[in-house]
Amino acid sequence: MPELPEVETVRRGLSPAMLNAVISKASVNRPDLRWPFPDRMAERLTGARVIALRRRSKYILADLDTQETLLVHLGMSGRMTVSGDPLGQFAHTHPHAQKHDHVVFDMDNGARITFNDPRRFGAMDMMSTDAADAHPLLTKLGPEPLGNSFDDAYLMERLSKRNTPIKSALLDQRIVAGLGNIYVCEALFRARISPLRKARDIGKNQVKSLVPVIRQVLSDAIDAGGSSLKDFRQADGELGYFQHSFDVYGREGDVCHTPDCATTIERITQSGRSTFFCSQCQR
DNA sequence: CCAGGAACCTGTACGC
DNA sequence: TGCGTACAGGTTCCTG
Repeated sequence: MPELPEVETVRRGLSPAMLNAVISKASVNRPDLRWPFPDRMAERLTGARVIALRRRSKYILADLDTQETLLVHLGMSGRMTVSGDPLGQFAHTHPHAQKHDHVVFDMDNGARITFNDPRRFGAMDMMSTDAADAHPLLTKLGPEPLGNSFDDAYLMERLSKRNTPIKSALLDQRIVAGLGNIYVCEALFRARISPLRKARDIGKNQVKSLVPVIRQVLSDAIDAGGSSLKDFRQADGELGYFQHSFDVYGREGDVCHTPDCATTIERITQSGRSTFFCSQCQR
């Protein structure tokens, strides 16, 4: 479920419950997700105060006052939900434990954060905060698509060397970090670029339009997620209301959203993943 | 190094 | 109701 906008939504939802609070108890209910949890993870988390909650690409990073950082990836099916009462105004109540609740944090403010991940493609790790940027999962990531270093000169340079479809190139986290299958499809539709085009064949002007389109589609989705974050309890990274405004993703056979375009959205498979597009509008 | 496919794992939707 | 199949928002690993 989570691409950059959903992870950012989760991060924002966790903040009121976790930031500046102490993990009074960490429950680790199995030895691993995609990989084994780090050695003594529960002990290293228990008693630690969260002093910053950051995001890099699709990773959430919680800096602790123990000089360590907790890294979390939600994989395909990971969720982090907040329950309880951080403000201490009401009785603390939590939902019953669910299947696949693999890690649970009880905070000293009464909040409970539950990490649930049926498919277990998610991951958690811990490392020294000083060396967080050097974590193997982070070092090869490309620039943040909403950051300053992601611009058309950079993207042109990276795409010009790739003999793969633009769809695959934009999914490559080494080129730009945070896009996933949904938002690549949506961005290519907005930029009117066919997902089948070779990355190296995308013209300079189209690359120039692609950069702001990528930024906009992600910003729109973050805004939609934010609007669905009614209160601190809804930190589950659902696609929020943005899923109701997809132009192409999941719309196979439906009519294109471009005014006066009667073409129906196609679904094809590219490197094992579904691509949705309008063959009339996207060239 | 590049490109493409399999693998990881569980749940759900759908056709028969 | 049950069974088999396809598919799912991600990423690494292996092969050529």
